[in-house]
Amino acid sequence: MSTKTKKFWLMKSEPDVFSIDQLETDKKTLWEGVRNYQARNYMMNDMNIGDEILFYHSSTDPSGIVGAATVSQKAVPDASQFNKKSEYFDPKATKEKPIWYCVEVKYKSTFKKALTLHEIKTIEALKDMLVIRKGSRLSIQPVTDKDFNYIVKKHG
DNA sequence: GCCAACGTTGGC
DNA sequence: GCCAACGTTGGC
Repeated sequence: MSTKTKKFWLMKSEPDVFSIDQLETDKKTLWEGVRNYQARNYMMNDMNIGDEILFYHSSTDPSGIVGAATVSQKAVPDASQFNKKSEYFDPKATKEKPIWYCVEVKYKSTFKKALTLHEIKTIEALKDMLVIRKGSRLSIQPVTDKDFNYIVKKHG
């Protein structure tokens, strides 16, 4: 017996590598290339089909939340870890014992106007968001339902 | 391009 | 198991 509680996430991507526009074109993508254990564990253990995602553009000007997506498939082994030609290749991983996992992400919407990091920092209701914490480098972060709904209502 | 804040690695 | 050295992220 399982009780399904929808969860909310923020996922970072550098638009030069993979943008919200690319996701809109592709409709779905496997979130390959995560090589951080905490982010992996969120995908592997906590993310379920139907969970809601804020899509964040990092290392760009301006950085910020640019759209929404959903989890469309639970975590599977990240194929890029086995691919010698990939920049994400991990020589320690084997098909019998994969190290890295990725969920499938499905496009939902692009915000008419991005919610920039700078703006988030000025909004009192969003003061506890992890993304505005100094030194917060985690590329997949949990978001509260309160913060998610606030953002989608205002910008989604 | 700089660099603070992290995460990971490896010697001991 | 500690921790210094190194590598990476990502805002600025």
